Amino acid sequence: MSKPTRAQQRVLDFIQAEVHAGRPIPTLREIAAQFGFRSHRAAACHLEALKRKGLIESEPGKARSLRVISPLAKLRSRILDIPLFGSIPAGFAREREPEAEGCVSVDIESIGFRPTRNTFALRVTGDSMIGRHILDGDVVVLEHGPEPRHGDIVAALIDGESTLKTFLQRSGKPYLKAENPKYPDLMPAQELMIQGVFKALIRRAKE
Amino acid sequence: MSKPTRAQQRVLDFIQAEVHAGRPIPTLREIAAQFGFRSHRAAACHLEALKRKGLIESEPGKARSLRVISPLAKLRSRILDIPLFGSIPAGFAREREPEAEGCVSVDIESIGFRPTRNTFALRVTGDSMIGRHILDGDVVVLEHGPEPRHGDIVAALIDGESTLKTFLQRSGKPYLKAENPKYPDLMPAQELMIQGVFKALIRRAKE
DNA sequence: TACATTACTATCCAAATGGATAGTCTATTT
DNA sequence: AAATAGACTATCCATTTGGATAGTAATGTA
Repeated sequence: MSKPTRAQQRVLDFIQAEVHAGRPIPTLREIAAQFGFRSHRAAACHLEALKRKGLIESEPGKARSLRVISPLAKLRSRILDIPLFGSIPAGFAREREPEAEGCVSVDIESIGFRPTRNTFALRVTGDSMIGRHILDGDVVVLEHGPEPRHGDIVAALIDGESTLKTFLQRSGKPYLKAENPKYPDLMPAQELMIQGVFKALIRRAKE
Repeated sequence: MSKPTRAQQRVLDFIQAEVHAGRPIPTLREIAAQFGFRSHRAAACHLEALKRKGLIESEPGKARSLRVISPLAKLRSRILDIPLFGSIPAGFAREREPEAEGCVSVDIESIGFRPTRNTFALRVTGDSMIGRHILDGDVVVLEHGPEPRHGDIVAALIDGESTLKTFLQRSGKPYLKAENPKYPDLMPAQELMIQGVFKALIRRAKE
């Protein structure tokens, strides 16, 4: 697996840029046009070289069947899009996608579980969970549905706002606890809407 | 944007499965073959319906130019593959990719910065940074190269192991500090190899 | 200098491909 | 009973596309 020449690298970069931009994989003629080649053969030569060097592969005869072989792509597991909400409405409707404010995309491996349709993300505001090492600005990934167990971190709807709390059971009764001495300690989880159980977290460094 | 019929949904699922499997987008005839249609027109009809319903789009006349429009895909920003190391060798060679143990894939938005070739990830072992809310098992994303500033979290190579420390400057001299009373407090950062500055973190819930 | 590699131009061809026309069959709705 | 929409067959055609052949020019490099 040797290195591509400069010209070959430019072709490779172009292909990757097109894929990243969501466009279909370029054809020989599209590549030729991009670089001003008057013959698509020139592009074909570069692709042949890239194939010899193990950087791309394609299925012979098939249109737009190029595939860029990145060393990391082999290791990469499936990527998932998780909707990110500012706060979740009470009903947690099935038709949640249109309301999403953003999107968190992570691979399964990093996030450690297989998201379902009931997986969503929230941006944490406030430091009520600092005792469990969740900070203001963190994005938490939650799963709606499963019954929380003692000690799980959950998102609950309190006064129309989603807030994170620790879910506890004391002699059979469920309670919610904030992990910060500044906040009221326990509150009954009876009428409260449990929206999801903590599954994963993404934090970015403060700039 | 109405809903697809059952047959249309099956076609849509097939297309997504193919893309997901890393294969090129299927052609009309490939779709027809998959479902046993004797005419590729049948597949074309389904695709037309899916287009009307706003679920896919394509560039007319172009081979394999289908694109599945997911509501979340619109919100999704560019995804990046960051190599994940167990521990980093001292030299931090340019040719780091073959040595990667895994791969963290996240979108730019979630991670909050634009990774470069010098971006990499490490799995944290130990609780030396618990005071900065970084736990055992967390994956940290770091950037190699930039001069750390006072208070930055950095990965440093100590005794052949990468460990996280807080970077401090006391009267001009750089020091490293563990954020856990169990660990020795300060050590001079003179001969130590600073491998990267903390940029982001991914944590998965303990099962 | 001779030779190999890279980087192209110019054409040609057959297969792959999207798209169009015309029609059948079958549920479901009106 | 009539109308409508979905699902499909059978063909035809113009482009698009990958691949092949043949050749030119520049740049190393042994």
